Amino acid sequence: MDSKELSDESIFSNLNDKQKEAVNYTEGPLLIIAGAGSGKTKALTHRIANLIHKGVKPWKILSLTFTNKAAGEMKDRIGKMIGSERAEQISAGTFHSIFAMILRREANAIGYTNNFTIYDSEDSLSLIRHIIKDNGIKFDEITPQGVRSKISWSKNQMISVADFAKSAVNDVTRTTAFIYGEYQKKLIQSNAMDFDDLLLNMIKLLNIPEILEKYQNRYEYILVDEYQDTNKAQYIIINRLAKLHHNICVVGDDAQSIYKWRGAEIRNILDFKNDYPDVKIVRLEQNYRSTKNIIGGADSLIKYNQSQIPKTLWTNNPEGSLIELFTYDSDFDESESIAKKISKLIKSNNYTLNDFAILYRTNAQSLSLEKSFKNNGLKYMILGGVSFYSRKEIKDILAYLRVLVNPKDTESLIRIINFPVRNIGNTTISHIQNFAFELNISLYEALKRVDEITAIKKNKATAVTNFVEFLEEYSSIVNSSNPLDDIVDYINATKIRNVYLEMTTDDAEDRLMNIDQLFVDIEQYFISNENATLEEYLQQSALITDSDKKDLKEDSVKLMTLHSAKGLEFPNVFIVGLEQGLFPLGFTNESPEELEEERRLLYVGITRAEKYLELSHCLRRFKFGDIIISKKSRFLSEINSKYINHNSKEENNVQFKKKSLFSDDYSQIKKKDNFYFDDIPEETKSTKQSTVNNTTNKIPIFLQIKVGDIVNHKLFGLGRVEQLNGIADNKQATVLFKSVGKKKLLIKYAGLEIMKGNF
DNA sequence: ATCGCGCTCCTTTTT
DNA sequence: GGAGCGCGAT
Repeated sequence: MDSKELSDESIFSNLNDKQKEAVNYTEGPLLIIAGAGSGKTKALTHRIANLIHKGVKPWKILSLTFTNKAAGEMKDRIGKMIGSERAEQISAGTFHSIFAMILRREANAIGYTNNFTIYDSEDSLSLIRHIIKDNGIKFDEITPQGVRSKISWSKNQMISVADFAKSAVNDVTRTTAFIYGEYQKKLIQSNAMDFDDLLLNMIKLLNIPEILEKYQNRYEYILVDEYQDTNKAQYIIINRLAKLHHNICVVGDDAQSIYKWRGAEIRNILDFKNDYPDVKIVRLEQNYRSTKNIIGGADSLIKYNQSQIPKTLWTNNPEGSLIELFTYDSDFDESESIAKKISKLIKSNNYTLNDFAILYRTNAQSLSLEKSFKNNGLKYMILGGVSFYSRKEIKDILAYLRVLVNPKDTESLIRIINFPVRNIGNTTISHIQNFAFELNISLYEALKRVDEITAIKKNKATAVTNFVEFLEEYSSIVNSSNPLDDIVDYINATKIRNVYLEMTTDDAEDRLMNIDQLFVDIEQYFISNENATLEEYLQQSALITDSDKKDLKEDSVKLMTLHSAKGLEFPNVFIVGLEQGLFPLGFTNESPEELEEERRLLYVGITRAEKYLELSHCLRRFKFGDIIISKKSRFLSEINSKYINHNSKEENNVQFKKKSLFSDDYSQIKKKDNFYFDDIPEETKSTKQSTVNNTTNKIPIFLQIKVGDIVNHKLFGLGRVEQLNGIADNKQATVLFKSVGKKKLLIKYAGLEIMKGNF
């Protein structure tokens, strides 16, 4: 249909020499060191197009990315080059989704059945909670979250339960090892895999020679994006798959490695040339995204990191405006001021809402921003954060669906067995669990045989039987290739919606809306994926977050963590909360390594900005319902000051003094010693002097001025702006002055003042 | 078995 | 400030 003609022209034009080199080098190992904004995705997509052009069959290509967002963009752009039909045939996706698909196909080989359930981190957490509770484990040092992250970390390092147990030195670690073991056992019994298992089981699968051979043959060309973020398990899989054909192309930037905490090994990219001595290395160092000032600022910051590949990121772009630095009184002022600034800019310039992004270190910081955006009537979109799929009402419904597909999924079964209430209480459940344990059968099997359990009275047994019969009634959905209508019936029959209809609490309405949204989601899935099964729907919903489905092009200000911002770019970027303890996060045990990772994270953030970058920090901030006094981030002093314009604190205090959260009575504030820093930030003193060369307004004038504005010039007097050219610092205004006629002025130097009204 | 109150922990960051 | 949990009251 839309099978596009490919030519050398369409593949190689508009590429710089380095990019061409990468695109042209199709055989053998290739390492692309790609700096931020250096056209990495472009090089990758053109390289794939070139492979196709050379006659490589699309299904012989495996392209692995880290996030769904990146995978989506890749597919999109490849589709535009080679036509969507051929693009569809490429195995392009995240590690997790591609491996889940393969595992689904080969499940039997490793003792799973292909209807296995994927547990997300919350499912894992609740499983761990159950294990801790069921075994009466009581250690202050053992928290479900702590155990989960230890297990996940171990899995990523490929430390087995046995290895973990061997290195256990005290009661706490021995108990943790025990939980790890139980957790693994329960997962297998439940025919379920957690996120990490999707990688580990993939390795298990590739241990089987015939299967290894099959996939080595299948994937003649392998591409891996964000290689610096791969962990040990991913590294092993990639290398095994590439072993036959050696056509492996990895792309990465050590300066943008921000997932060490999750097991990522920067070493993988640093050692690539040891793994493949015949490697070709291409460096993409020209940045096409940002102004010289932004690149300069980012570069001066990252220089503080000891361990890094030496490289020079450079740009031909204009110098641009300086990075603006603001000091605010409180996070409230910060949010309010940014919201006001953006709405002003949109009214007075040609900017649209989606030219702006606000980046923060922790999801919790979105709260005050959200409030301010609502106050100011600005449309915004939060990426990441509490996911739609992790809301209780949604998880409950998904649990009902999961149980149909995989009755062994005990966590889901327990979740719904008495919700909505059907008179099956904890006592009854534990009787059934004991029974299941003794006979070594699944909980679901035990439910079916509830009449055999003497400890359970007749009326309770009937309730259980009714529940099982209810599930069985809808079990045909599983094998249906057109299940939409039945799924809707089934969900309605669970009566979950009715529970919230009858509720009078505030959040009931939200929950109803979410449920309706889920209906829409399910409907859309089955309409756009003909012949899809429920199983497939569940698989994608486990691996895709709701923000992946959001349309980034929608006109709204984007709010997200710095981690989620990776791979994206925006004309105007605000990075907020640059305070010690928040960014860099954690104010006590800063290991140099962790600090370097935080620094790389800020580097990633800074390099998202195309034209205008604003950094800010607050003197006081709400945290856990308390006010904490904050020092400005050390990173702010690390960025070379020649790239920064520091705006004074006084000017930033939004005129909400009366409304301000902190204006009232300080004595009321509960003091938590460890939250207070003794020394008052030097900020207040030093900033007063540094503002002399700044205009009285906190928004740079070149951002405020728009065509039609009446302006005042010191010499020429009043005039009207007729035309604007250039960007940021280089923006020029053509002004028709009353006295001297038309003049072209560089706004930066013109000292124009925007007037209200006509002349 | 359910409800509601108060207590605790939470906060990294994501597939 | 909010979610989740345990415990005691009904």
